[in-house]
Amino acid sequence: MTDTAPRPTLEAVAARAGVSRATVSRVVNGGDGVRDVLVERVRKAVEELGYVPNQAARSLVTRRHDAVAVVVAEPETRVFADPFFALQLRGISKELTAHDNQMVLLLTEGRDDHARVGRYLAGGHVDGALVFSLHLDDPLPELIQRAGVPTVFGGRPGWRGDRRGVVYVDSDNRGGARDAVRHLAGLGRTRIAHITGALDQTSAVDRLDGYRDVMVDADPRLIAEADFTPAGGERAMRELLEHCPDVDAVFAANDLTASGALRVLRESGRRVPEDVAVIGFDDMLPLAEQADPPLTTVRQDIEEMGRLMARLLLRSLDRGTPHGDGAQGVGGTPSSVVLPTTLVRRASA
Amino acid sequence: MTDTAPRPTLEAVAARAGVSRATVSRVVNGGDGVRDVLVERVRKAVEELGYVPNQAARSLVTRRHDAVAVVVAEPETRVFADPFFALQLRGISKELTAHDNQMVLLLTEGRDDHARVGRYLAGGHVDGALVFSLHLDDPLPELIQRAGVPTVFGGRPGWRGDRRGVVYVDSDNRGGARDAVRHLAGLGRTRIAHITGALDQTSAVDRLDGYRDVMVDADPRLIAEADFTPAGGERAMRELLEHCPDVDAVFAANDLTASGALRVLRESGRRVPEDVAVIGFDDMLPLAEQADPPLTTVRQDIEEMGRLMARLLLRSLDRGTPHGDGAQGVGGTPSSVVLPTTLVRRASA
DNA sequence: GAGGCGCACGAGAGCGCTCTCACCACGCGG
DNA sequence: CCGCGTGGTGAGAGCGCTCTCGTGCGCCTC
Repeated sequence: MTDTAPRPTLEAVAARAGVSRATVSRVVNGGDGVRDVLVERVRKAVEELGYVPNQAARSLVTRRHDAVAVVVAEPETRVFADPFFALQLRGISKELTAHDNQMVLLLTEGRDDHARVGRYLAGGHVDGALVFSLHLDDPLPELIQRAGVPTVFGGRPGWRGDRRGVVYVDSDNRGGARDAVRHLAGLGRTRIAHITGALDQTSAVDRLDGYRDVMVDADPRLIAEADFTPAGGERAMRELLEHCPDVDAVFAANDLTASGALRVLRESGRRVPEDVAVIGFDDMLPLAEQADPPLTTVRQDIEEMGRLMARLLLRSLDRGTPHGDGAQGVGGTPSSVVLPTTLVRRASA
Repeated sequence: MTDTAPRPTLEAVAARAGVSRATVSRVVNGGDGVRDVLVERVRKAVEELGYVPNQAARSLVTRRHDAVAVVVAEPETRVFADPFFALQLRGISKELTAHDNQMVLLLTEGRDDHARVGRYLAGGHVDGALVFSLHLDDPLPELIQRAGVPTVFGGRPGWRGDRRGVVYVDSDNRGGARDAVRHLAGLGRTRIAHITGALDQTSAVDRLDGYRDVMVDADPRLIAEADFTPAGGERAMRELLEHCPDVDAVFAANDLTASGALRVLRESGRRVPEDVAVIGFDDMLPLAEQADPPLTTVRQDIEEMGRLMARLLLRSLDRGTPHGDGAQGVGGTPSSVVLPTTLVRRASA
């Protein structure tokens, strides 16, 4: 099993095909400007020798790696327990694969890891980085900026540093939240509560802001803080029921939280949606669909966000399009994108 | 933001420190056999110039990358929806990080992807590979073997090829299943059903075998095939209720499946565990704990499996231990490991 | 038929690093 | 006093690839 078989080099292929290294290189990289006869001969030699180019050598001269880092800055177990990341990763993976780029996953937990990530990015192993789930006090963006690696963020980074050139992909969290709350109001609900997400993330803050946009003079007791988890949702819901037993609607910061809230409402003997209408956020399947009752929620296309992040990054690396040097992009920094959300009506509101 | 700043090279550092490239290299790689004065001078120069070694150049000569590929051969959405992978990945990530190795994630969906993965591994981008979730007909192991990359599999590969040198980490699926079924029998249950996992994976087959070990002459109608998903569990449970309304216990191939079964049992008006006892597999938290009723299940330490996979791989690359050339390993191929399982009693059985 | 042009290919110079080996200056024993 | 080891350093040869240039040849043009 252990290799030992010394990989054939370009040189070897050249010798076998009776051409120069340069020609083999040309063939391997597309074969433009080489006569068909030679192309064929080289191909054959490559085949016979089982030649595979040595990436390290190639990168050394091209200064490209065809790899991007995906940095997930989630300190908790949540990282994957939350399907959110999974979906984004899938989107990213698909897009990168389609452009023959590899994905280097960097999971960080804790401060030392940040330094490690910074070093890695600065080390020039990858052509760019996709960064997720930033928290307000996160030192990562600065490290990355210093590393000088083209980067696209997932979610608007809530970060006070130099914003120039910062590119991100986000959902219209605030607009989606407004839609949700308006929908609840449209149902005639008046005591509309909000269970927030982790407020050190901009998505949670934005959704809260959207709630406030509609509920201008909301009873502050109608806002309960949670953290995007089912357990947090339960806790917050209990709190709400205690302080405001007359609550008749809940807009939860995400579906996970909503599912926790549903459980508590059920326990308390309240009917959903008759007594309390509930709306989530994400439209996380199958969670939302199979909730009891099925959850009305604000959908965001998470996989598409991932795909878009990758696409923006690749474009800024000048490889998004077959040959992106035509007119528009010219490898210029693309700008951030905010994706729309849609309200999905099910039984819970 | 866009780089442009040409990275300083070893040469530059050497010039600034007034030493040779070789000396700088020595310092950068540990600094053995260099006088402290020079070490200090070089360190200073590195600092001032912000020098970071070029990995491509280094790999070119050392033939090491300090990176391993993690191949997830799951064609379906399950890849991450199932916390199983998430946990393994965490374990892997931790272990790799601890040894300064990077993780290159390769998600495959479909046949073409296999070729891609094969090419990638053969390309010598990584020092080794960790491969998951193989299905019986999967061409991947063979491709990998041919690529000559040291590999550790997650779960026993069910594969008819050359088994020599195949290293894997697995749980004692069969033993765990036996424990579960024996437990049910110990409760006095006699009509014990089994809902299988996806039978193209060895873990599902092994659990079925464990079930059969105990239920030697089981009514074949007590075995319903599913696929490790909640939806599959529901389907299988409905089937079981139809064919064997007298079923009084169910051993499901994993917790996800069990949760589906629980739902159907509840719908059918049966009480768990009074009418039907249920046992799952995995002890996936919080799913198992928060199920209604909390799920009795067979625990396997998934994160540890991941960690172990990484450790075995690193050891076979001769970097597991500070200097693994002591007595035992000597970089020799380590052997496979099968981890024990434990039955966790909760309310459902 | 001579000159020019362009196309296909080869020669060779690096990319930034590691590593072997030769070298030099000591200090020591014979 | 000479030779020999020894530990610290530098010179230089690659690692396997890409890419620029230069060269030779066929073809077109006049």
